Amino acid sequence: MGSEKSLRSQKERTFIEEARRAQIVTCAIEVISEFGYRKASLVRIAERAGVSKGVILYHFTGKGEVIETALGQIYAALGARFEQELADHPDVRSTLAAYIRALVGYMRDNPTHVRVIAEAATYDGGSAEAGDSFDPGDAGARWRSLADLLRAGQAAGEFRDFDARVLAQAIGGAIDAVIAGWLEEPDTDLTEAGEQLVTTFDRALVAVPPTTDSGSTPCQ
Amino acid sequence: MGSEKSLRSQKERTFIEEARRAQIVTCAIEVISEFGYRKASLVRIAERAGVSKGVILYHFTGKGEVIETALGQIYAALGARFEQELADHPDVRSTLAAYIRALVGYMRDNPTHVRVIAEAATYDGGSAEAGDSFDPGDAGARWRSLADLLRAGQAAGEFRDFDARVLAQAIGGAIDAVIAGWLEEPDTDLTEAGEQLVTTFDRALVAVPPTTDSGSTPCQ
DNA sequence: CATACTTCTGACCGTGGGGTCAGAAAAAAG
DNA sequence: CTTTTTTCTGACCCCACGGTCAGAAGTATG
Repeated sequence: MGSEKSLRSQKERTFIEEARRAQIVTCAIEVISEFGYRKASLVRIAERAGVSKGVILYHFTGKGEVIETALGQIYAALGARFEQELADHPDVRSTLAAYIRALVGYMRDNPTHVRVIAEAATYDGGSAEAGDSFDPGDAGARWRSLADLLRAGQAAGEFRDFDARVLAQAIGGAIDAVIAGWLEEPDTDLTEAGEQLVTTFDRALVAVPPTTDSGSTPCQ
Repeated sequence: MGSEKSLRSQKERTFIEEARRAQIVTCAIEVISEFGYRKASLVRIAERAGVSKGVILYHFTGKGEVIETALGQIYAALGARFEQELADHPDVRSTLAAYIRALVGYMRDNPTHVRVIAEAATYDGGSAEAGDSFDPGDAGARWRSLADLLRAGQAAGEFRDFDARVLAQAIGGAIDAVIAGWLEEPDTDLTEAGEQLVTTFDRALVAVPPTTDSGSTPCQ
């Protein structure tokens, strides 16, 4: 009976279907990156793909799925990069540096993804009755792994005493802001800015102040 | 001739007009704070004010002016607080601490303003032909005064060498993120989180690592 | 009470959004 | 060359939005 369609949509996809989905997602990312979520309508995405609006609704259940897929793809790529670049570091300190460099590097290499990620936090999606609705946007979890990393550093005695949750937010927000600033002035050297962040938070977190003398947490 | 209306709208305003404008702006801030810009429609704002939508368009030229006014009001209040709390500090170091405390304190005292400011950066307003259009949102200038402060600290020999523009973005972004995190979990202690930021950036920026020796006022 | 002005309402308009659908066009299968 | 299935289009629906407008309601001032 009708199981064919539902089966296919869950198991095997046509070449065309897969290609179109990929194309549409890519176009969606581009359009969002260029115009922001607010003006990223289905028609816009469709016309960038050189296709009718109905095509999107044919391959996706709705706008929500498009954005979900796009975000999922981006986060997957980002996660892969993290997994690759955060391995094999002798101490937490250098792992944190690698974390910052990985995030900054990813955005440098995928500038189209920046705005998508950034606005995803804010973007509501219009929950409840009508329209969109795709993602609660668990911004609380966004820096959770970073907080865990910081706690590991504290446990290892590499980092001083602080609220890991707060500092994860701070570091994450700092990186975001620097990247956002780079988007507005693309001529600036993002890599160099990343190094500034590395130095800054290294000095800020390391247990023994980066000098020769004794430790002792200063203020507070 | 028709100069009466235009004169009055520029010079003297009725008590009622002034009151309504204030009320509408307040309601707009509340609605934006509660639902975000996306869902902050004129009807929503109007019905919160217990009034018909037309009233807003009667007292304001359009939605744009409402939001402009709201943002102006918020920035004015924020600026006033800065002017008050950033005065009379012996060194740049403590001024920076005061800066962080002022920003955090303002948001703690005016939680409704947080989201309005935060989303204002992102929010497009839908420029060009149709609809809104109110504010280019000069995010580049947002941390300019902070950058100047940092540079002053460097000139005074209090701060180490770094890119003041980048670090202003970083500090600003860090504060923003911590505040945003507090909005999501209002039970956390924002003041304490602010102190964490003060300590963090003090350690990160001060030229001589903050040890016990020598003069140099520590925190605050 | 009448007049004139301010303030407000409710119906209305145009636009643009997401989503549906019948049927054209294109591919695959026979 | 048919038949069948996949893919696509264009017209259409409904709704929310911002904005306009004629006229009601209110409020002074004669």
